Amino acid sequence: MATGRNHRPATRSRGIPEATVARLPLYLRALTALSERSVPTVSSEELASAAGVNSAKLRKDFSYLGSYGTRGVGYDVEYLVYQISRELGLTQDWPVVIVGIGNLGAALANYGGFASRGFRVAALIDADPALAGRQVAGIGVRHVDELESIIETNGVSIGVITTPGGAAQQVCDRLVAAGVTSILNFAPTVLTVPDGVDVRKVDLSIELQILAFHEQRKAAESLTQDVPEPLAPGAAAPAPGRDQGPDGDIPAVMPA
Amino acid sequence: MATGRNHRPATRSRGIPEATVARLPLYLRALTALSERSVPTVSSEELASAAGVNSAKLRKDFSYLGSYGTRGVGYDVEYLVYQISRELGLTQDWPVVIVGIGNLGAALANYGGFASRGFRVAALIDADPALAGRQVAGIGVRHVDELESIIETNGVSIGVITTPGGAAQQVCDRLVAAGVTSILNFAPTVLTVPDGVDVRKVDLSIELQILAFHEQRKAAESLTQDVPEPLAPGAAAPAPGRDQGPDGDIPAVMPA
DNA sequence: CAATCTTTGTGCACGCGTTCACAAAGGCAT
DNA sequence: ATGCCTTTGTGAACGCGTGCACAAAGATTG
Repeated sequence: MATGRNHRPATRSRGIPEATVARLPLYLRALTALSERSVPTVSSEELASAAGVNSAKLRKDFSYLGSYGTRGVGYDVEYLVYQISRELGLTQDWPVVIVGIGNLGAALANYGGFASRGFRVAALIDADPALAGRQVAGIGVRHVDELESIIETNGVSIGVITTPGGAAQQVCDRLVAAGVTSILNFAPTVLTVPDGVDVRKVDLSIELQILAFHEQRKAAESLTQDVPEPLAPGAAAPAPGRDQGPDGDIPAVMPA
Repeated sequence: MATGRNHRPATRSRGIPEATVARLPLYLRALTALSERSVPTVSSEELASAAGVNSAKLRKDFSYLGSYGTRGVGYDVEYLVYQISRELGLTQDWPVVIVGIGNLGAALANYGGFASRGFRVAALIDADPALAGRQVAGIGVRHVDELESIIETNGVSIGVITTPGGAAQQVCDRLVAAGVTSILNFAPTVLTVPDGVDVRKVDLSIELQILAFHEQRKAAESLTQDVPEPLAPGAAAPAPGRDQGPDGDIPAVMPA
């Protein structure tokens, strides 16, 4: 600290760390819940607990936005809701398109959380002509041929891809060429995009595999901890002592 | 992820970094594609490119698994597929339950990527009695009353929550109490779980908000293109006339 | 066998993110 | 005012992840 610095309105323009940005929606959700209960102020401790993070982290996160708290009191809920909303760009309307109206695309179209924060589904797009014209979640499905004109007409800058993996890159290219600069990708594909385009991917399969890894680790751990004898007598152990251990360096299937 | 606490002080023997674990499924997918094209070996450069990562990072990731490459040649595709699969625990069967058969839950049940890697949907569970008995994706929906018995009977350790936010914590508690130790949460809620239980969350709304933040920043940037990056050290740059800009220091709604 | 070429595996440095711990700042009571 | 209490805001330390750059290791060729 050591003074020396006058009250600066946190000239951070570029300063907000990515990790902080990723947590702002979390804070916003907790704050919105407080707001609906008409809670006027909240301490960093309380809010952090509601958001499931460390209170020091929360305070540091907020410090990147500016000094919006009052020492000895806490943060004004309404004010903070507004500031975070503004910071995230939620005070404006964001038209989005969903490309690929299969099970997942349809589910997203029906998802209420979409519209709740300024995101408006401008169009549903699919390559199947049989779908064109049908209504999903009260929105008409348009054929992919119209993709470019839809994006231009509605000023869409955010696209959601829920196509099969094989079509994702092609759709992505068309979206980008038409002016989309942010893409949320649900297809199991690594998208290649030019500089200046943001891609976030949501991959159910990957999430499950990560869970499986930890699950396996936990299972192996409980075996080597609870049971002093690594080899469980009897029981269903097809290959006891093989690569069950954490150090399975035995190349079981080394190819030629 | 929202894992409680890092209860692994040293993690000596099998200390694969979390960031590496999160990338293994990505490598596995790229390798599987190569395998299907009968490509025998692949260099770190090629594979990294296919997975969308840096080649040095990929090599370091693989080094945590062991020395599975051959210098001057590359990595044996089939061998690596096996090693990563084993490391991720995909060589065994993982029964999962999906709780909350709304639009999203049904979409997940239909999602092919689920079954493709050892994940088997053991049951679909919903609180709505009208759904019980109906078939979704060829799987019968069971009532939530049966949750505990289903988990125990099938040895389920991974649960997927696709309920509305309000029910998520309650469902989570029941899953954990019944023996589930890994949870994939699609509900817009912060789940509280005891130590030893892993939670990963997938939140569409949060992803969109993060994109919106960057989108807004890009938009503001293109407007004030004359000012590059660094802020003036001594003299504050003349406040740009942006009224809506992201740097709005104007406290528009400062409460009393 | 030796020389050369290719590609892995990794030591090292750097930057980001997290956490601790505490002084500064505001409220409140006396 | 003054002193006490509460809570913010942040300096500093630490640990993790990333990427560079290069030596080691194996293949390949003559």
